[in-house]
Amino acid sequence: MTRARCIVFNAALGALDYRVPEGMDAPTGSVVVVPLGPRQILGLVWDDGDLPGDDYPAHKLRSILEVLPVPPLPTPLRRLIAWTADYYLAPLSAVARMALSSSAALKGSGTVTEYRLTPSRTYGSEPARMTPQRLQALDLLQGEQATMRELAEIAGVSEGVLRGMLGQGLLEAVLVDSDRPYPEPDPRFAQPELEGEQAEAAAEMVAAVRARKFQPFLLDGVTGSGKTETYFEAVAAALEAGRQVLVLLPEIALTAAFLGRFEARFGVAPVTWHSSLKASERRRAWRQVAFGGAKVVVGARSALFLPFADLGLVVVDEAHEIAFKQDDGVRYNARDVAVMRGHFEGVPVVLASATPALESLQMAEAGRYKRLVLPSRFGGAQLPRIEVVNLTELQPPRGRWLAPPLVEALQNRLAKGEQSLLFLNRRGYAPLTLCRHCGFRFKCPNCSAWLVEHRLSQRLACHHCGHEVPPPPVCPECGEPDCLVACGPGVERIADEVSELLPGARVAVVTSDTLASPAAAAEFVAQAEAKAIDVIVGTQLVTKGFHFPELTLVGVVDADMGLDGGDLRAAERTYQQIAQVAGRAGRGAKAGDVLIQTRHPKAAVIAALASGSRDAFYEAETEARREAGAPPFGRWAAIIVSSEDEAEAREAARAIGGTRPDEPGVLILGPAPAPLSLLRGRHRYRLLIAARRSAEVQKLIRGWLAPLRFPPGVRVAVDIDPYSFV
DNA sequence: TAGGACTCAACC
DNA sequence: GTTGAGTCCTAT
Repeated sequence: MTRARCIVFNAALGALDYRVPEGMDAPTGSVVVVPLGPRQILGLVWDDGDLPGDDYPAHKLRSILEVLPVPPLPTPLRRLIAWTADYYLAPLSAVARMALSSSAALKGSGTVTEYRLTPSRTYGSEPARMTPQRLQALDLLQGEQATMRELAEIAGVSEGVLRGMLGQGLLEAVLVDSDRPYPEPDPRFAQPELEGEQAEAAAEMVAAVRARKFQPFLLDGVTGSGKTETYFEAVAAALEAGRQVLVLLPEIALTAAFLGRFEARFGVAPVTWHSSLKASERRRAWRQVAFGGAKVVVGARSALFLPFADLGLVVVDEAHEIAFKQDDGVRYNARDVAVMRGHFEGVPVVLASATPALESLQMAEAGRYKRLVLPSRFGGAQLPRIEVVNLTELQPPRGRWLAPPLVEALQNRLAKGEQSLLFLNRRGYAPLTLCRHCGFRFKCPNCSAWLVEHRLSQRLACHHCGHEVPPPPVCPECGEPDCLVACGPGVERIADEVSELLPGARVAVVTSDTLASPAAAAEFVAQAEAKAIDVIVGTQLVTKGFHFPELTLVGVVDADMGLDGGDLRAAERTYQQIAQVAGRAGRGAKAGDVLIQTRHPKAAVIAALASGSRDAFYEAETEARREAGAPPFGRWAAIIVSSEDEAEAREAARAIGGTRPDEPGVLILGPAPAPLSLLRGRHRYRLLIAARRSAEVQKLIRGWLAPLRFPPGVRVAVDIDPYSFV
């Protein structure tokens, strides 16, 4: 009788043993369906040598029901899953779930029926029957093809409406084969002539790809230095060798710009992977990755756990981005896990950035990563001139946020027909709305946060939980009409200010609200490139990746904002954001100018940006971290305790604090109410563990929390290497 | 006495 | 995490 140890897809259970029935082949890594009590759930056959289990009596074992028709997860991926679960103190099943991220793909090949608007119809001549819902669907479903359910979602109508339209011939069915292959990128499609440092860096990476061994690279190049073109040569080398490539990007919004550059180099678009893929696209991508037909996959962090058949290279672009840190579910850092994936696969990993994380620089310093430097801009473009605008001396008028020098610069660019970019990392119109009459402030009922006014969508919204209300005509507290005032600026308000100051200027607001889909992002890029936009006002979304040759002015509306929180990485993050957004200026033939508005022109970060002394900033910041024993010189972890009941959360946090281990070199702070003490209706307490580099923090926390029991309703989450301190 | 709210242990 | 069994309680 054969016994198989399985990870069952249930976070609370460890490994369970099942019988492999006569004639069934279920090697390690197989994806299986197993019985659990009265239900059937997904399981993953694991090596029993790697996993502790109980000695469940053989005669009580139940049988595996089915081995799903997908290749067993390869050993390197299984080792990555095990490592991630162990390092981040997450259940194995939660990590394994990220690898089996398309339930449809597991069912094997097949066809799916999708629907789309019937192309050749002339809608204008439709006889009656044009209900408002149908008109809405006709409008919103242009260019869409998906399942009924997805279309209903997109169109905002019920499936019944769409079925009616299908009957009338307004929609047509399309059979989609889940296993149809992708066109293959051609490594020799448009080979560039690289020179100097670019050629040298590319040669190093290409050699490593050909050598097929683990080697992390830190590709450290100033903005506009052609990092992408340089690592594309490593991608080409992997393709020449017939192997697959994974490129991680921090945001989906970036893919539009990236896809264009990829296609120009390799002739076809790469396969994309992100959370808004339709079920059929997800199924196709997953299966092609697993069977080796998807050669280059560009994706958000969730692509990291895809089951590549033969991976030859991993690239993390904009590797400094904090978006790579996942802060719900399994709290992992995709940048670090990507390096581990390279380690287990035995392939090179490229971390590309103009403003590397201190952690990455430190690894290069220690010789663990090989640093490749691109010190100058590609094609002879000059780095922009940076000027600091001291807001304490040059105040904008009351109710305005752009100081005279910045206004003048904007007017100047508009007159010359050049583009400008204003950066403010705050979505919406105003971060706070209050009643002038009684002082009432709009607060989120589920979070300790103000409601942010969004004037474009006519909403007061919480940015933490999604709670939204329409702005009321009278104060909800005192009933006074017309008494609500907006406090402080958001990007929408800055856009209004620009429109007032520069009548006739075409202004675009670029945030996650306005660029919600890859299609919207592509539209924005097309407009900006066609010079249909004069001034872009955006959040951190515009700090990344975009390349607009006609953009010659960047204004940083409030350089001090990021420094407020005072967390570990505040200075580093401010430096990165401003350096990145400054890097959008003067990428073409014309030189660029950057104006940074600040109240603290003497602050180290601002001074470093103004003088262009990046190394000096990093050195000072490194020393400060070393002094404080902060990462990367120490190991930090957080324990977050939450419950809908305030007293219950406090009590649980106190219980954890009360049993704190006493170890040399480990400092445990808290529990204290989290800065965001109420989030999505849950009251939160935090403990912070600060340990020296050599300490075994995970082991310590595991041993500490294991014996503790909490009431149902209480959640205890551990965050290893935390980035968020709220 | 049927049905709801709740706790608890098992799930291989 | 989910389920079913068991317990207690209440409205009828």
